[in-house]
Amino acid sequence: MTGIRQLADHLQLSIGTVSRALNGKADVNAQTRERVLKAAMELGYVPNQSGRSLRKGTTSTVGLILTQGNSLGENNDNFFFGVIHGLQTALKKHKLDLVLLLCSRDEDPDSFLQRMVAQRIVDAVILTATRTHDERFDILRRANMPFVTLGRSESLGDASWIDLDFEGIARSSVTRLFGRGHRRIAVAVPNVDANLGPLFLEGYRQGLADCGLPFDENIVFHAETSEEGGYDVAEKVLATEDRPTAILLIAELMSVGLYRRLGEAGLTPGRDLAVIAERESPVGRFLLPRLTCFRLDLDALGRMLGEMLLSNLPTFAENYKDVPKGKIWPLELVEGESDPPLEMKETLLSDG
Amino acid sequence: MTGIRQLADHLQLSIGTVSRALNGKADVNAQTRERVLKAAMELGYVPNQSGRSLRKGTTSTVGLILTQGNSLGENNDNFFFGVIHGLQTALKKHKLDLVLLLCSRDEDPDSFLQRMVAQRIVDAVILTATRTHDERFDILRRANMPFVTLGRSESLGDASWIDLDFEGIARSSVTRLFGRGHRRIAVAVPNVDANLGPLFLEGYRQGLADCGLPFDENIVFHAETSEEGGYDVAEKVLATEDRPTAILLIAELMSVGLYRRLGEAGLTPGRDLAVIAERESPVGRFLLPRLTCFRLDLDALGRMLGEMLLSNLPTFAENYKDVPKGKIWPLELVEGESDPPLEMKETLLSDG
DNA sequence: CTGAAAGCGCTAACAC
DNA sequence: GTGTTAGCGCTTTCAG
Repeated sequence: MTGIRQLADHLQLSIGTVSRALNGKADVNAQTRERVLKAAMELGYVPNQSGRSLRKGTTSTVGLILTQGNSLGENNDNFFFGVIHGLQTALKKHKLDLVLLLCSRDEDPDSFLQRMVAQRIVDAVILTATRTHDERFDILRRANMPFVTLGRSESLGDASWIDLDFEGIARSSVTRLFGRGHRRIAVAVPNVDANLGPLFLEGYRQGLADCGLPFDENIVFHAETSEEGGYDVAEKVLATEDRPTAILLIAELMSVGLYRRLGEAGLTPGRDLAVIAERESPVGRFLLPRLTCFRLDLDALGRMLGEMLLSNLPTFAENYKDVPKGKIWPLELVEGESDPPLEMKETLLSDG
Repeated sequence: MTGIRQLADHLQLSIGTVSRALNGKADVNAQTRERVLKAAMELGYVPNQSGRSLRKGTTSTVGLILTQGNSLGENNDNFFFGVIHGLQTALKKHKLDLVLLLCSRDEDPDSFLQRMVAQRIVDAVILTATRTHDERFDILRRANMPFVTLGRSESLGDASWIDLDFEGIARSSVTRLFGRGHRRIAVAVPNVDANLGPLFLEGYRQGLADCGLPFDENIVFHAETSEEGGYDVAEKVLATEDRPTAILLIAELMSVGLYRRLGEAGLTPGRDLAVIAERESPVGRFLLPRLTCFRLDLDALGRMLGEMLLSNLPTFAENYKDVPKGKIWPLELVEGESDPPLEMKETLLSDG
């Protein structure tokens, strides 16, 4: 356990000088600094984080709050791994570390957050899985803890946020499907209070309006955003009186279950039911037919999220003046094989 | 910022008494304790972690080291989310917190770990994605940091570990497929230095030996443990001279790509190529045909991992004397639809 | 440019 | 049963 004391003794210097040398203060002899740095390296000295935090009043770590079993489904965690990389890139510039704080299923997200911020184990946090009404914003404000969120919420206040363009993709998906001949387009949204549900639905309605199509509650399906949820949705689609010819899925994982259920019914995804899903993922890319979906640059998103956070930290705000307060993150359509034009079908219909 | 000082002032008590009350020490008046606890609750007091750590020399947090882009593939992170829940259950009993430390792609895992342990931000760590030869064990031993690993390694020494029974599942899979009429069984293993590769292969060889089947290097495929890797494997299978009738996959994600490639070739997974994959997952459950795979209790595994760690911490070792030093975690076959008996095929062949 | 000393918030040893 | 005090490792005044 090499502490600064041992290092100082070994160098025959005072701990003050050693500390200043290590922290790159100007008022230290260049030669002395060199000696200190060399010895620190050799002895493998790294400052004790507790001592440092206590003295400085900051921990130099940022917490990403992940909520297990959240509205986004259990499995698309890999979404975060992309974002995290960008986050770390942004934070690294200021030697800030990132830790993930995982709120387990059987713990209340609000009290979990309360505990984490009270402990002052991090200087700032990034919130995910925002609910439409979310108490956590107040908790953080009360604790005076800087934060940004991935996801909008009605409780946002003046907090910084990034969110995917759920309205945009829903709206443009409807238009695209309309252009491909579809007149009856269903949608699948989460069955829980996640803020993205209403947004997606809103875009869907706008898309319908754009195309002069009627809104029909009977083809708005609420389900889990998982494979199983997709299976359930397909089940409902099959049972629908005037069966839709296309469907928008809020999560790509749903397509797996949907494909299976269609297959069980002897139907072919794409041909018998066109599918567009929210996010590009390896699974979607290797489904047959390949999923038409939306791509986004997770790394860039993470970087911007990091920069937003930095712009909220007094120490760094100066360098991040031009970072926006909120951002709707764009997604780009990736053409797959799951939403071919309806032409053939129409021909068949007009024949009958 | 309510500190113990403010709390003490507010209560007209010394900080010593307040501290003892809060920490459940015996020598404090029951009535006083009640007052303290009540006031702490009201003022939302939570001890500052830095102050506490500095004084006690321990942080009461455990770090789970996750390596991004590791040998397990990018996407099956949800594996960890199951394990983490169990881990937290075990650690919670002793009020230990868990933080996830994510080593990003562009950072060296060894130096990342070095930094994390030197900072003393955690009291102990859990290592994952163990390599066959892994420097990190020595780093931890040098730093005198207790640890357990999820995954075996040649560098283990006397460290505690849990690992899935890769030999076992490979071996029994071969036997099962043999029983179902298969005589030419391929295997797909990782193309990187992950310790599970050789283990899986070893079980595969044992299984072949059990059945009196020859080992043929031409049907041992090395690939990424991802959807894409599965696609590549299928490609190679199709190009194989004496085409295998069955295949073992080290990761269930591979099946997605494999299914697709077979589909592209007009072949049906299961019927034209039987598939058994390592781990049960939602994706596999909703593939068509449903994947035959192996199930394990992630939560229980996490709990045991936590208990193993506790048995390595001086403070808690006493309570965990009967926890084993190492454990090969059993998996249970989950019958799917992807490895039906070969009978029909055989009939067809004998007809031709 | 360097050393001495204060003090961040907390717990534990000791005194009463 | 409670108050007082030392000190965990570190950074940052303040002298010199």
